[in-house]
Amino acid sequence: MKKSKLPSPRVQRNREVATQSILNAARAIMREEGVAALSMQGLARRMDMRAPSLYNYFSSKAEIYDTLFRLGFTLFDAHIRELMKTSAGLRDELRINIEGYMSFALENPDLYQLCFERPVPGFVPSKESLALSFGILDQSYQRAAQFKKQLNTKLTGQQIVDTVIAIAHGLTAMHLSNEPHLPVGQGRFGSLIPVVLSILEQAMPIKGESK
Amino acid sequence: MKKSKLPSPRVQRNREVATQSILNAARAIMREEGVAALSMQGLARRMDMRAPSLYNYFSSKAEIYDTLFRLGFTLFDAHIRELMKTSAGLRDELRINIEGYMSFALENPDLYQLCFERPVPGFVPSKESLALSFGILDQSYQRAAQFKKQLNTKLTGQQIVDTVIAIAHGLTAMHLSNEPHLPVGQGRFGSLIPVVLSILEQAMPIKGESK
DNA sequence: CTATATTTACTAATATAATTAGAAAAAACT
DNA sequence: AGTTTTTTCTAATTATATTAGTAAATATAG
Repeated sequence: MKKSKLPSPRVQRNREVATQSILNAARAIMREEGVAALSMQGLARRMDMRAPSLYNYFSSKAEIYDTLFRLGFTLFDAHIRELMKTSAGLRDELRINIEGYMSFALENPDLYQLCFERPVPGFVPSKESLALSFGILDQSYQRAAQFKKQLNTKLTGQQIVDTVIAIAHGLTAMHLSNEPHLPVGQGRFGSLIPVVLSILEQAMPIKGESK
Repeated sequence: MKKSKLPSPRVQRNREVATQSILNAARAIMREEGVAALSMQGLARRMDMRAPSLYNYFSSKAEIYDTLFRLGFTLFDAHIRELMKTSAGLRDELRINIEGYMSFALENPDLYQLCFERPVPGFVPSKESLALSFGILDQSYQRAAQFKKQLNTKLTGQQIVDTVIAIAHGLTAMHLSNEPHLPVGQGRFGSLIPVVLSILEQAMPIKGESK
């Protein structure tokens, strides 16, 4: 048996700094050359290291992706929560969900693709990472239950959320693959957000508002 | 200079047969192990060949993907056209476009991903292949011009088509990543097709029909 | 049906990638 | 300053796409 002491604070801090630095470099590569273009060699090159040294911080390339997957969902959650603070009612909340989905994708294209598309061949998120992502998405369903009570519709809460997710995802995917340089609200698909919002509001009017 | 005669019909036919056989094997691999899991070695193994022999038929792996990209759009076009034959009016046409998009994805998951998602790292379709795909998609816009005249809406023809495309894509993407085993019309997202159709019809009623 | 030309498939080799093992260097601690 | 721990390195393994050049197979001409 080896003696296994826990690492000193100083060592821990150094590790933490190095680890973050590697993740940032990985994200930069993913943004510049595509999510799947990340290579241990290229990453090491950018860090002024040799590839095997990276294995001191991550046990594999998949673990780097997995860590960024978790970061993506954490940041997505924070992004939506932040925007929600400005909400003035149900109507706003719907808009924020769709715009927030797209703006997150535009601001973090690397994490967006990793979390919401399947850009990396062999990569499957770990059990724990998937649990985290489901937990975050589940919150939307929680909210939808209340949501629904104030709307005039036959749809269930889950149907409403799923429809909104599908629309937000569809608009975002098309926007990203056609006009990724344009901000939310602009371009062929970006400008459709108000359109789909008005369509949704017409189909599910808020109780007690004028038709 | 080498003498360059054109190949005899017999040679041409043999080449054609072998080429098709390679493409079918490639599609089988893509379906079984993922679009990006295609490797020249694996493909050769399935063909009982060595990898370099494949280069007699395709100049690179990218050319195999590119050929299948064109095949995908050609089959997609045929798929929609076939379904359209059964159309009984505008309302049906809308349904067929969305259901057809999803059923094509379910019946040809390999080609769907290759054509409508970005599952292969370095792969970018060639100029000609992109031209083909745009040509096919443009037909939708052509049709939408007439489409629009019969609808009671302020939206432009392009806005209508883009909205429908985004919704079809969103529902399909979510369906494929959640319940790819269920047929069109079933599952959390598959069953939302009637829902979005009724929402769209409510927002863009057909002129002269009862509200 | 056989000799020749052509086409196809092969082996060998190059280059790049992820990953592991084990030694050397650097840093931290006493 | 000497010892231990941590980090980084070089070297090696396996798998990949692709190229060059040769052998095998096939098609055609007489």
